[in-house]
Order: sequence, then C-alpha cells, then structure tokens
Amino acid sequence: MKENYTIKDIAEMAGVSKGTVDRVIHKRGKVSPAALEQVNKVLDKIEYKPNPIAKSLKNNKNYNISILLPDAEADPYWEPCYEAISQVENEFSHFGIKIHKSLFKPSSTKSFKKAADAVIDSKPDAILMVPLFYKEAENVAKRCVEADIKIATFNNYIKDHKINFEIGQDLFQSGRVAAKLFNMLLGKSGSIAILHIDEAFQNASHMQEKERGFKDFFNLNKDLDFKIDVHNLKKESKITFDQTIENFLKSIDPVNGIFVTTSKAYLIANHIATYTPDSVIIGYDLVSENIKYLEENKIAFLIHQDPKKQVYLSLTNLIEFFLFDKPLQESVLLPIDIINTENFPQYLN
Amino acid sequence: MKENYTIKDIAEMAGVSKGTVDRVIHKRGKVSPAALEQVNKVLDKIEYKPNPIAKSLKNNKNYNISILLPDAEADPYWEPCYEAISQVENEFSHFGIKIHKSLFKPSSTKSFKKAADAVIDSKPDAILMVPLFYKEAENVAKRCVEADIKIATFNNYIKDHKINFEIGQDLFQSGRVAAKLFNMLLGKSGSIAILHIDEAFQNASHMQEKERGFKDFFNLNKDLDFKIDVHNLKKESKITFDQTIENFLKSIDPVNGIFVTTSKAYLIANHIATYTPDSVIIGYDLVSENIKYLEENKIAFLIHQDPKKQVYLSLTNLIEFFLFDKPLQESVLLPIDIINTENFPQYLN
DNA sequence: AATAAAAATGTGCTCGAACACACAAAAATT
DNA sequence: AATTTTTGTGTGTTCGAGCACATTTTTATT
Repeated sequence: MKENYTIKDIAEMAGVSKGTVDRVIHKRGKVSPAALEQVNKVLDKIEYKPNPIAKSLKNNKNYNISILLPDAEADPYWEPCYEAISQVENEFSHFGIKIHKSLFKPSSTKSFKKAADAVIDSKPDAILMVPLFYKEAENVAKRCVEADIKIATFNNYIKDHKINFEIGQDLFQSGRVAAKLFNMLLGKSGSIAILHIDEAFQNASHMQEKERGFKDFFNLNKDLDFKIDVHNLKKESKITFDQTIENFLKSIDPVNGIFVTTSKAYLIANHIATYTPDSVIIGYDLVSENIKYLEENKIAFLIHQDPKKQVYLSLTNLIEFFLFDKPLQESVLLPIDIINTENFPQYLN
Repeated sequence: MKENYTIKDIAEMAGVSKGTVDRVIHKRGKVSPAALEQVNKVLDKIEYKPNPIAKSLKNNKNYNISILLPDAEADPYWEPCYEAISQVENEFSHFGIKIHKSLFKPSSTKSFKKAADAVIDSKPDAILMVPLFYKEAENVAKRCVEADIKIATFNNYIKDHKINFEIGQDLFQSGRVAAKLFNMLLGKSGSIAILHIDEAFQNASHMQEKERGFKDFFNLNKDLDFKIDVHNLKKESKITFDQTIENFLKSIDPVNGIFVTTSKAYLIANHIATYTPDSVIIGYDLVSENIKYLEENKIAFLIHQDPKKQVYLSLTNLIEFFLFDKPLQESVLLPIDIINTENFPQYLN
C-alpha cells in the first residue's frame, strides 16, 4: 500500500496527462472541474509526496550560506565551529552548497554590524549567525526577512519569531546542572562564588541565565544551606587578565565552590592552589586550557555546550531544507553535557 | 576554481563526447590512447565528483534495511530504538527506503538465530543488528558478506572486519567514568560493590568491560584506597527478581558505593533505604524506573548509552551510503553521557 | 584493393518533477 | 455562422549520470 507514486502514475490512474496532475498539485489553475475531481479522487486515495531527489535535480540550484561568527583568535571557544564548517563543506560541496565564513570581534558591536552589512549585501540564501548582540541581531533578522534570506542562529537565542532555525542550550537549566553537581560534591551546606569572567560585558545575558538557574536550584531545595556570592570580573586596564584574577582571589575569603559561567575557568584554576586550595571548580567549555586543568583535577567538571555540533546541525538542517524540502525545526535544545576527566575525549570529535 | 563540473563540461574541454568521458571515468575500456590522455588531462586539472543527486535519480532503486534487535517487551532499554526507526522511516520513506524491524528475545540465542535466518532469507540491502551473541553474530556477518548484504552493528562491538558500520560506546572507558564519579563523591577511600544484574548471562562481556575499566581507574590512582567487590546477580527460580535483590542486600555489609553495570539500578534503588541507606548508586541507561529513582536522589548518576542515537546514526549512515555514495565510517564511538537530575530531559528526545 | 572484423566514438534514452509551449476544445464576441 | 478570445489539455524539454545501441573509424584478413 505504501508505495511511492509518481506524477505519471497519478495521471494514468486519473485518466489525464501528467501536465494536468502537475497543475492540480501546484494549484496553478487551468483545470476543468471534471479533471480536478478525477485527480483529487486519486490524491485522496494515495499519499503522494514528490520524489525529493528528482525535485532537487530539476531545481539544480547552487546555495550560498554565510556564517557570521566570532573570530576564534579572540576566543578559542569558537574554534570547533570552524571544524564543523569544513566538515559540512566537504560533505556538501558537490551538492552545490557554498559556505562563506565571516568573522567579527566578539567584543565589538561595530565589528558585528560591519560584517553583517557585508554579508547581507552579498545576498546569500541563508545566514547563520551568533546573535551576541541582541539589538543588532534583531536588526539583521529583520533585514533578512526583507531580503528573503533564511536566517538561523546558534549559541544564543534571541526571542524573535523571524528566526527560521535556532539551536543552543537551555542556559538556565545548565546553571541548575552545575548547582546539582556542587550539591553532590559539597553536601548540604557551604559557600559558593559565582564568577562571571569575560573581557567585555556587552553580552552578559547568557551568564545571568546561568546564574539564575544556579540560584533557582538552591532556592527550591529548602534543606540546602549555601551562601552564594556573585562576582563580575573583567580585564582591568594596565594589568593582565591573569593578574586581575589573582588580585580577586587574594581579596576574597576561601570558598567551597567556584562556579565560572564562562569558558574562563582555567584562569581561576591556575591560581587555586595558592589562594583557595580546597575549592571545587565547575566551569564551561572544552577549550584546551580548561581540559588541562580538568586533567590535573583542579577543575571538577566542565559543562559542554558543543558549539561544533550546533554549527553542524544548523548547516545540515538548512541544507536539507534547501535540497530536499525537509522542514526546518524551528528551535532545537542541545543536551547539557557533563564532562569529567574520563569522558571528554569522545566529545572532541 | 572550485566549480562543480558535469560530464558534459569535461567532454567539451577534452574535445570528445560524454560517452567517452563516461567510459574513462568508469574504466570501461573502448577508449583510444589519444582520447584517454585528453580526458585524463582535464580530469587532473579539475576535481570531478559526479553530482550525487543526479546519480541517485538515475539509480532510482528502493532499498530495504532490516533491523535485528531485542524485543523491548523483554527489556525497555530497547524502546528508544523503535522511536529512532519510526523517525528514520518518516524522513526517508520518500527516498525509497524501507525499514523492516525483526525482534528477538535478548535471553535466547535460538530466538536470535531464527530471526536472523528469516532476515537474511529476505535478502535486504543491509542488516543492522545488535550482536548480543558473539558467535552467532559473527556467523550472520559472514553470511551477509556472502549474500552481498551490507552489515552494521550497534550497542555492542564484535571485532570482525566484515562489519561495514559499527557504532557503540567505549565500555571500558565508561567504567572509568563511573569510577571517577565515585572518586569525586566518596573521596579517597571507601568500599564499592560492582553489581552485574541481569536475567541471563549469555552475553556478559559488556559488564566485564565496564568492570575492567572501573577497576583500572582505581588501580592506576595509587593514592586512592577502595575496596571493590564484584557480585553477579541473576533471577533465582521460584522467587521474583526483586526478592533476589532484597536477599542479596540483606546478605552484604553496607558499602559506600554501588556500581550497577546494567540498566537494572532501579532494582537496587528500590531497597537502598532499608538495607544500605548511605550508599551512592551509579547505574546505566535512562529507562523510566531509573529516572524515577534518579529524581528521588536514590540514584546519584546514570550513564547514558543513547541507543536511540545509535540506531538513528546507523540508519542514516547506511541510507546516505546507498543514496549518495557517502562513505561508511567504519567504527563510531559515541560520547559517554553523564546524567543527573537536571540534565536528563534533553537526552530523551 | 575489397571486405570483414574489431575498436572507438557519439547519440539518445531513462530516472521524476517542473514548467514552457503548442495545440485543442469550449465560450464569447462580432 | 464565422471569428476571436478564453480555458483546458497534452507534449516535450531540462536537470546530470549512466548505459544501450548505432554509427564511424581503424585494423586485420582475404
């Protein structure tokens, strides 16, 4: 019963030509009521879905996808995204897919705007971007809709109905994951410092989400008694980032746990032995310095946001939409991976 | 430079007809040395890869893939595999892909053999199987090669070069992951019971691998001092499985940790409060009973083997191989996911 | 040199969808 | 009733690869 019918099959069954069937399917009119009924009768009986491969061949278009993402020179967190891009390029270049990478400085709104302008001007079929800057990203989305460019985001969410595909992690929940881990490691009480460490703070919303989730966990578990302090750390002028961190650690009382909401946990781990040796550190992201300290047991856990997978899935979703009409899943939430010394290698591929 | 050339393009560039180019590419002979040189000169200059979509359309074959897997009635661990199958069926039925599910009893070699015989007789294009029974699975692989059927495995590995695609987890390493988690939760010393709980033990190799990894971790960390005991538990006749467990717990001294190498951790968690209330339990797999006890904090962590993803990736790999000549990655290792109360929902999709 | 055999080369069709275009039938206009 | 206009219908081509078959060219044989 579940065969794959062709237009020709339907034409024969309805006693008309394939041209007529085609007009009915695409609602192009110029069909007599009698013929329409004949064809619809057949279409009701069977389940027709055009052969996606034939459709794609006929279409025979090249698709350009532009990716707007931060320069990994500024932050190695983005490095795995580049790998995903190369991988997708290799897999799909012979399907007529061209991918163009456009970098901006994660600390500069201006740099984002400039890159975005150029990318939109080049009129690609789709743009995949990291919407670090809310307002500016919204503006890009708006202009994409106007220019009939599909727009997708990864890493961050901007709650904007214009986005055709978005992928990322539930940051609030990832804060809760970290909280639970501390709870298991430290028991029913203790002191924890939440550290927001970043060069710049234009885009602080993701840290705040993690903080909210983290606190939420401890607030809802009434039998837990934790003292939680929040600190914002950014690079001070004149001294190095590392020295900024050192000064901070000198200034606080030792704590049982340190939750670093960014990928900069290694900056803390570097000095932990000296200033607060018994603190348990939980941080984010499998950047090489973090892994180094994880292996030295100076970082207890890392939470993995899998930027590579985010890019890979974004691109393949867009490509399969273009080539084979696969519907775009609007919003995808990736698992919140808990990483220790023993399972990190498998996440690096 | 990086354009997608067609056979027609090459024919023009070489000053021959597309038929000749085709013969050169497919090494079908009947080409004069002069023409061969002309065409090869062009082929060296450009990078030709036939349009996979056109190739697929021309080919226009239906592919049958059979899956040989345990009945989820016997063990709910396999349930997510069924979801993956439905999902792939929906996504690819219009590409001419047909999937046939064939179930066997995980406790019965005979049942596996019988199902395998029927499946091989039906001569599908590929068979995806769970090679629970080493010898029998090897035999299936051999017969598949003879019958020109692609053969893939998931969940377990049988070290057999005949397998075209295999996917699973590094079980030794997953034992180490569990060990590290106990280390973090229990500190530098303590007592841990390794429990192999299963109805039957024909296929005990995966438990032993986990045990080996687990012990390996503690052996290599000389500053740790843990007493580790191993217990095999299977259903005794006359009494229920649950009572078997209860009797066992009654019989042992309380331990600090319990490592369950199968998906049966819930059977232990059920009685933990009564017999060894301070034991930390780590088990495998997101079956619903396990999740229930995870949420009640009776199970500390679960390790996720993602059977659904295994099936999904196996099938899509085979399909893309058939449809678009994508090379089969021979051996895939999936990440070892650490699950707690806060991150399990994202893994269930 | 004429003919047969072999080798090389080009043409044309197929896969299924999509659409342009030619043609036929019905309806509207003189 | 003869014509133009509108509406409906079928045919043919395209996308690129792959292969069957026809045709041409070269080589071998009488």
